[in-house]
Amino acid sequence: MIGECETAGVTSRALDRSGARPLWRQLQDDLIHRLRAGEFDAGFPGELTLVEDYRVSRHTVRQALQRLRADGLVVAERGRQPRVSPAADVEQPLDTLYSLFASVEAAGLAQRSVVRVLDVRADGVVADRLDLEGSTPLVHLERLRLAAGRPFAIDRVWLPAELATPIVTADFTRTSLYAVLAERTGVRLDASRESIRAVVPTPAERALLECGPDVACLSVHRQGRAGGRPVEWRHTMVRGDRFAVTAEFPADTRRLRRGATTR
Amino acid sequence: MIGECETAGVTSRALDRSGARPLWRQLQDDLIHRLRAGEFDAGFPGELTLVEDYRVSRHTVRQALQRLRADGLVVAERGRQPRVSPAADVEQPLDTLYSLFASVEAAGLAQRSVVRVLDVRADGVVADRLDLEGSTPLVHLERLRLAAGRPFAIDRVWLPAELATPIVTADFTRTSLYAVLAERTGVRLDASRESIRAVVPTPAERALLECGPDVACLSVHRQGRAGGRPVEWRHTMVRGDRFAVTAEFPADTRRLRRGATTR
DNA sequence: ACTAATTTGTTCGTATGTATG
DNA sequence: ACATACATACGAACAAATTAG
Repeated sequence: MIGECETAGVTSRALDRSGARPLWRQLQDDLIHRLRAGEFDAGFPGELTLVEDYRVSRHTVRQALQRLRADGLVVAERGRQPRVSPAADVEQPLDTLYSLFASVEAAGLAQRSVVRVLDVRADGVVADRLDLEGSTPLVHLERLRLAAGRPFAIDRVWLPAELATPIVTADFTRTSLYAVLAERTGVRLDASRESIRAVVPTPAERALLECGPDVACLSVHRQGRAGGRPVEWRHTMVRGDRFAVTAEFPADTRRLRRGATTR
Repeated sequence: MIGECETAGVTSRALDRSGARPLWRQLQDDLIHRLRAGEFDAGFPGELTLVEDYRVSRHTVRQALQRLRADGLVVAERGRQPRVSPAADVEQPLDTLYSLFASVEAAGLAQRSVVRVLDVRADGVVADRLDLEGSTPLVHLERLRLAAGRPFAIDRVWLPAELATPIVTADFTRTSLYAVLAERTGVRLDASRESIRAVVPTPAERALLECGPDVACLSVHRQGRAGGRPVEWRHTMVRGDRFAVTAEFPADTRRLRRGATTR
C-alpha cells in the first residue's frame, strides 16, 4: 500500500515501485483518499509540491491530476492554487422532460444536486454530437445528483454557448436547467433521443457515487433538440442498484406482427 | 485548417503551428473527422504512424488519442493495433414491443441460440408474476444467444404450459420464440411491461457470456401479455458492451447515431 | 513452441508559453 | 517585475503484451 515516511522534517510518501500498479494510478487513488478525508480543504497542493512529496516526475503527477480534474474533483487554473471543488448541497427540482427519472419522482424521493462544474469550454467530441465545429464554445454543467440524500447519478450537460451563455450566471442550486434555459433564452426543448447502456463505472465515478465494485451503472447519452436544432448533449451515469428504467407498451398490432414474424 | 501534402510519395498532414490551437486538439478533431468519414474502418493507425504522418511527437499523439479512448471512440491495448470501437452491435428503440431476435437480425448480425433448458416445470415466484397459482406448470426455455458467433445474452422465458406446451418440441437454435408461439398456438403478444436495470454479472453469467470484469449487463425483466392475459415472463441478461436501448421523444423511428462511453 | 519484432503503456527528463497573484 | 502553477510540446527509455515468423 502507500506509506508515509518522515525524514529530516520532510514528510514524503512512498509508492509501490514494483510496477504492479502504475504510479499515476496509485497517486490518483491516494489523492482521492486524502481528498475525501478533508485533508485538502484548506488548499490543494500544486504539481511541484506533489513531485517533491511523492518523489515522482511532474509528468506522472500531471497524469494523475488530469483524471481528478476531468472528474471534477479538483478545479485548477493557470497560476492559481488548485482547489477542491466545493460541494454545495442544494435542492434541485427534477427535469420534467427527463423520462428516465419519472420513476424516481413517482417514488417521492427527495432530489438534490451538487453543482460541480459550470463554465464555458470547447470539446471536439461533444461538439460533434451537436453537429457543431470542434472548437465551438459550449456551456458545460456538471451535477452530482442525490436522491434521499445519497448519490445516484452524475449528470453532465453541454449546450452551445452562442445560445446558452445567459445561463452561466444562473444559480442552479434551486432551479432546473430547462427552467433557466426557457426563462433566460426562450429556448424550450421539444424533442430528444437517448441511448441507454450498461457499464462498469470507473474508480473515480465509483468514488463520486459512493458505490462498491458490485454496482453497475446505466450510462445514458441524450441529445435534446429545440425546433429541430440540437441544443443539448447530455451524459448521465446512474447507479444501477437503486434505479431502473421501466417501459410499458400498449397494444400495437403492426409493430407486434413485425417483431413476431421475423424470418 | 488542416491540409494534406504529398512529398516523395508520402502523404503527410500539416497542422497549424501558430499556437492558436493546441496541436493535440487539432489532431483529435482531424482524427474524429476521418473516423466519421469511415477512413479507419479497415484499422486505426498506430501511434508511431501518426507521429510520422502529422510530424508531431508521440506525446502529442497520445494526448489526442487519450481523449478518443476516453470517449470510447477507439479501443487500444498493449501490443495490439488500436481499433475503432463499435458503439453497440445492436440498438433497440424502447417504444416498440421488440424481440431480441428481430433487433439482432435488423443489425445485420448472424443469429444463433444454444438451448440450455427446454422443459415444463413449476415455479412459484414466476407464476406469481404471471398472475397464476404457484403450482401451475410452466414451459421454461433458457437460451444462450449468440450474435455474430459471440455470446450476446442469456435469455430465460416462462410461459403457462396450458397455453405453450406445443412449443416444447420446437428447435430454437435459429428461430424466434414469438414466431414459434404464433405458428403453433396462434398466440401473439400485444402488450408488455418491462423493467431495465444495470447489473454486474455473476461469475457464472460472466463465464457463459465470455466477458471480462469490465463488462456490465442490462438485466431486463419483462411481462408479455396477449389479449390482456399475461402469457410470458422473461428475464434477459444482455452484455452491456454489445447492446443499447434507445428512446425517442416524441415517438419517432429515427435512431441515435452513436453512443460513446465515457471513461 | 519459441523467438524476434512490433506496438502500446508507463515513466523519466527538459523546455517554453501563459495566466495569476 | 517576479514567483507560482498550469498548458503544451519535444525527446528518450524501458516494460508488457501481442503478433509475425
